[in-house]
Amino acid sequence: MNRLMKPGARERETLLNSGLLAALGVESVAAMMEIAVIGNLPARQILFREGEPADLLHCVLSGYIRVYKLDPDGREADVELYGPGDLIGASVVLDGGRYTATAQAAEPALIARFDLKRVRDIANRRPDLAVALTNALSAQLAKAFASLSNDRLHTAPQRVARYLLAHCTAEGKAISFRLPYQKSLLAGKLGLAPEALSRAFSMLRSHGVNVRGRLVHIGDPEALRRL
Amino acid sequence: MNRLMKPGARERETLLNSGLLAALGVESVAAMMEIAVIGNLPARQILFREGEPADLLHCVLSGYIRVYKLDPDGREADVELYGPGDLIGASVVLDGGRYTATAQAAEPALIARFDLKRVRDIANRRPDLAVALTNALSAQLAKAFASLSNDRLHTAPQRVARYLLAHCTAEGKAISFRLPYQKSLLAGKLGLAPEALSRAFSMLRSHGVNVRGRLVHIGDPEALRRL
DNA sequence: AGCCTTACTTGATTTCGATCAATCAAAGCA
DNA sequence: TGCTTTGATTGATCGAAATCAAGTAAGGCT
Repeated sequence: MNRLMKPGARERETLLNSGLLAALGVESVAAMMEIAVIGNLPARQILFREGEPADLLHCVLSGYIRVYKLDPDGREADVELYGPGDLIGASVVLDGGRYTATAQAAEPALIARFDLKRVRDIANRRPDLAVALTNALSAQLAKAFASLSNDRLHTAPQRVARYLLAHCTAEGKAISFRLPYQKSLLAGKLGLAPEALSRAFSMLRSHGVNVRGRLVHIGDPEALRRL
Repeated sequence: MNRLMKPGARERETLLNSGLLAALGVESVAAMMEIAVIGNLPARQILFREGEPADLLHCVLSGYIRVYKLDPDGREADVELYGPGDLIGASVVLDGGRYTATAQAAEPALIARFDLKRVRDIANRRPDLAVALTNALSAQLAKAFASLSNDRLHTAPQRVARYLLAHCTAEGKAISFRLPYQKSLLAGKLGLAPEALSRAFSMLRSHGVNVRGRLVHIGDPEALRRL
């Protein structure tokens, strides 16, 4: 449906805790709240496309947003996956340029949008916003570097193991947890075909990992850490 | 030898044209020049290591700096390669955290270093610096996304072809140009083993590409564009 | 509940690129 | 200049994952 609206109490709350706004002073928060527009997106809705002039900055309030690039013959490569509280780094274009990737709601999602020209005006007056953007982007650059090196250095089961270890409170004990999104999304995030993820999970069974649906049980985290 | 010094006339000139300082107002430029320290690095010198507390921001004045990540058993994966005028995005850590990758001079290089705490202080007072950092990082994030999708969607010869096309003024005519660094570096940048790069070049011979040393001749750019 | 769509798994095949090994070329250096 | 070191090529083998092709499970909807 994608209706547009001013942020209500619930959305303001989520935004305040988001990576971007959490570190801002009250006045900058107010300025950003002023220009925020909330959008309710159905699954598969496109937020912006690679090559379009960039006009809006986006933050995720709920759901997951997939960012990908296309090749000439239409194949897609996921480059980042954003969840609740995340600033969509690919939408930070303050210099009047274009989006360099496409963003799509991977499931029904709530997002906040900010007019980029106005964001730039605020950033030019209020350094705390510009610094917050810098910090968010430098963290995302680090994540992108980690993905790149992960792809190049590790096999599919190793990448899956690392993902599982990173997404459960790293204790020495056995633990269960729930995947936050469907496996095909996870596969894309890890740079794998869904089949490869499936095979990685079944290979990890012999290392104490059991999966049923989105539920994952890790019998021996240490075993995973050793590969 | 790595001697430290204040920037002289030549270094100031290069810095002024660098991506980071070019867009700043005169006062911010002055503030940054004030804290700049020039370093002359021999090949293979490490600028900073993954995991160390981040204390300095780096810009390249001449030469190339390779940024990579290590895996447990010491294998390296290049995640970015910076040349003259580039801000080393991996060194932008304003929040007091640690470096997330290692930077090494790929050849003798001249760099400018800036104390990160002071950079943060300046950025907190002068929005133009913070915005310039944001712009630099968002461009680098776009590059990282491009590398990721390139790795995932294209074969070695395709990646090499795209590199060649991007690094020569995209005309329809035949053209010659010189690789800016050695092939093993290019291989790393493209996520390839040196052998794979070599094989890609010899495969591209049948598509009008001739290589001798660092000299590359492209007979038919259109043929490359078609894969 | 049942149906229908979408997600996931499993198997067989093939392709790509890493790796190992051996030359070959080139570039500093005495 | 020749010598030594480093970088580049070529060949042969191997392994990992993409792709193609069924088939199975799960989830949404009326």
